[in-house]
Amino acid sequence: MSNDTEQATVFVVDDDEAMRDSLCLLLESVNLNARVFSCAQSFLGAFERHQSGCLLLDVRMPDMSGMTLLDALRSGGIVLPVIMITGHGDVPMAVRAMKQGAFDFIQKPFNARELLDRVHAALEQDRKNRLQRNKTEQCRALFMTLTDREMEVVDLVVAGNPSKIIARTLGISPKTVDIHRANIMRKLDVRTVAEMVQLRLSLRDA
Amino acid sequence: MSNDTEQATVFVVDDDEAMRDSLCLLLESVNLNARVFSCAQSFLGAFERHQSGCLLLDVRMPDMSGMTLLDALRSGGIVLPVIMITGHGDVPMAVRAMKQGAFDFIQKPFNARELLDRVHAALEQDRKNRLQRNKTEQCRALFMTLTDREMEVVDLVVAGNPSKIIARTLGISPKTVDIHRANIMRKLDVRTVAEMVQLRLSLRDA
DNA sequence: ATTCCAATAGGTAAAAACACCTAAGGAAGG
DNA sequence: CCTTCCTTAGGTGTTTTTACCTATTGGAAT
Repeated sequence: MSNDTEQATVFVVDDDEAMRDSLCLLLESVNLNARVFSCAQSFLGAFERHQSGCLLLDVRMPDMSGMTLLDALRSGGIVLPVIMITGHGDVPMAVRAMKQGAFDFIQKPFNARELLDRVHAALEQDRKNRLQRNKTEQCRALFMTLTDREMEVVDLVVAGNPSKIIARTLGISPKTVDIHRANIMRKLDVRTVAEMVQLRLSLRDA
Repeated sequence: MSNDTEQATVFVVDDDEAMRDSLCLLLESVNLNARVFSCAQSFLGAFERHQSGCLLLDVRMPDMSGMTLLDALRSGGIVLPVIMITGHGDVPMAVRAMKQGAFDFIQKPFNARELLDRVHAALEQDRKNRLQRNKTEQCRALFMTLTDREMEVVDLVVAGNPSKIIARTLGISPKTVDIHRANIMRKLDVRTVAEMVQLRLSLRDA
């Protein structure tokens, strides 16, 4: 369960110690909570998916590059906003990063104020993402309490079938369908079909 | 009303005549329908929002740049996939274009096969967008047939209110609410509340 | 002025959904 | 073996929705 009160963290992954230190100082100068890593692997080892914040990621690093780490995060379903930082302007790399869902792609040397602007924007994006995902998770938890049969009935109800048709479809008595429906309404804590449909649809495209 | 059977068009906007001709030949060599423009203004004057296809857009042009045209298209709610083409690698420009929703950002000189790959991908994206928007438009047309009062009732039903509560909310008789509901069901061509909710929600986030 | 339609409302009746009750068969686990 | 849970099903009754019918008011268009 993620915690909204915990402080957001700006993760910094860069193999250059001087850059790490300077970024850390810059971030802490505006009271941002920063954690630095010297390589992609150590970040992957320390980061847990529920942690809120954003990531400042150097593109060019030995062993695992920033692009590879970005790919790894997205493959792992981690949607943390990532600001890529690079010293060597490379358009294809920037385009690839943006297509992979990077929040921004910034060249060194960068303006401190502009970087902080982007960091704040990324943190705000993360906050919004997190709110949405919390709602989705609570919703998913509700549906987890349903049995397989009840899920079948939910989907048939949401599709707009009356109980009589649902009974025929499942080969059971209309009475039993009503029992299932009552149990579903209680478990999902809804009082009308309209609410049930909304709850189900909020999960479909999430 | 957009027409799915009409041929998709690859629009080319570039101030360099040699580039226009070469792109046009390349596109027509794979049986793509191409239309070329020498500046952003002439494209804007000729393009109509229902036309399907994609846009190959040169970044650097006199008067109105490709970036400005991209901004103008997005401001106008035109979601045609745009492939930006530039001769001078510029990371901030690429990032800005991608943030503005460009489909891709390609540097000259480009590989002909790769460009065609991207064009085909853009056309496929446009086809998907268009299918989705057609559905949305049909849906919107249905709701346009509803009166203001009926829209109020729809939203209260979708929110999960029973007729009795809706009547109290609107200060009218439960009987009248039922009349409205019946008219709504007929106009929207749905037979259950679940279908009404789905139809309404498909418009909410579109 | 007349016509058309939206909004209002009542009557009647059938269908559907929802709320309670009981209860049996089967599978899983302690 | 016993308990627990899922699934099944019937009974009874209330509430809600839906489908027909008629009918008045008021505004907008012709």
